[in-house]
Amino acid sequence: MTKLGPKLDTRIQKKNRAAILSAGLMVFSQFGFRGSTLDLVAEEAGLSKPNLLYYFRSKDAIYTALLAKLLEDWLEPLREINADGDPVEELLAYSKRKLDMSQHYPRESRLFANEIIQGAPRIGDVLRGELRELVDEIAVVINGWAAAGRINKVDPYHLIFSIWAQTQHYADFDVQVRAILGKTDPFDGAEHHLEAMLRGLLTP
Amino acid sequence: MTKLGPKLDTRIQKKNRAAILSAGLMVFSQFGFRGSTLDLVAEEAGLSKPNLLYYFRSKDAIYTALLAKLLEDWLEPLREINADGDPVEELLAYSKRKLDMSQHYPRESRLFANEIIQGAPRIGDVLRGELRELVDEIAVVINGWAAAGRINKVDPYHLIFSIWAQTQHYADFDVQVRAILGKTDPFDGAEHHLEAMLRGLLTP
DNA sequence: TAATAATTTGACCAACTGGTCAAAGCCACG
DNA sequence: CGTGGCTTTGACCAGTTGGTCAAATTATTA
Repeated sequence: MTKLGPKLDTRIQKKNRAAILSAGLMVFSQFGFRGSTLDLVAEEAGLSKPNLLYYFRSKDAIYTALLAKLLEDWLEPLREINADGDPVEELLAYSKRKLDMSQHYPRESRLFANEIIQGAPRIGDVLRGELRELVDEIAVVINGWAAAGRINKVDPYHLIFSIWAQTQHYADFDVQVRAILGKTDPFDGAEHHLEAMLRGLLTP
Repeated sequence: MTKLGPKLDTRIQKKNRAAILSAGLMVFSQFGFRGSTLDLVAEEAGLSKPNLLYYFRSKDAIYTALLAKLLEDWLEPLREINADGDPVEELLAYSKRKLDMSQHYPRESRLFANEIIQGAPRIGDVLRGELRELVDEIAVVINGWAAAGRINKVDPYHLIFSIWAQTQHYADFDVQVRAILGKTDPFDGAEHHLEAMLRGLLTP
């Protein structure tokens, strides 16, 4: 039998692991991996630094755990697009899902943005593999819709990019958006605008 | 007479200051302020660290100099929108300018993105001041166009956000875009897609 | 070319970095 | 309640960080 280390499912383990991941999300999403320090994460989590490292092997392990969890949530909405549904409604629903994620999980969005801006050193493979395959599949679906005359002809890749860009903008550039809008809630108008834009582009 | 320090306009000064700013742009745009080190900047610039600090007081001074220069270039395209021009063409031309900046100055775009994502600690005032005023002015112009029936009714703020989001996406998320497109040049299709989207939204 | 000013550097510093470790504290269960 | 394992911590470490400084080197110019 190999040494398994401490039990992994105790009450305290669960609580502290969750606290560390939450704190890590806060810190890493603001400063990126290199700009973050274990001391910051520890303080945010309310634990001592050695105690952090009792639950996670290293700074890298915390970051990697966060990224792994994030990538699942990130790819899922794409998979929910239904080739047999109404094209415009499917794409609108997808945009809505992404916009909701920006509204309710802005730190996750910024964590992802930081990782990409810095060259995606840890998730480049996923981007070039799983993500690319998924997008290729959706592109086929969208092209099919266009060929059937159900939506206008559009470049499916740039269509997807534009949805990503517009929805994530509200999370990643939150500070700028709020600086300009003042007290107005960004998400009030965002959904309506995005819908108008997509309908204008797609409706034959 | 106050001591003025060394002459500021010599050949060597010009060359080395330019090299430092160029290196700083490279490093800061990839890692953000906190994630960057003077050693990295120095190596990139081909100078020793103490020599860097002969030309700039501090790490902060390099970063601030870059941001100041950037903000000018950033606000200028907005000012070029002509209220007396053709509405759709003016907005398309603005989008084109922004897209060109993403194509030719991606590091500037990422430097800006990093600063915003991290909460805009140094340019928050500019965002809430100069930028907001500028956008407010453009919003009046766009509302005027809509009231005159020359374009569809749109929320001018979200329209501007969507242009920013889509154009900057190609610089900030460059790695992801290229991961998905493979060898295809992103900017080939981007302009056409953006134009189609804006025409669909704006054309009455 | 001599001397004055501009530039560059090696040695150094205190604070901070990610990470280790043995010892102490705490908790659940017999 | 006590004991064995889970949890926490203070002290510590080597490498890195932004930054300083006097001395050495190189350019400029009288």
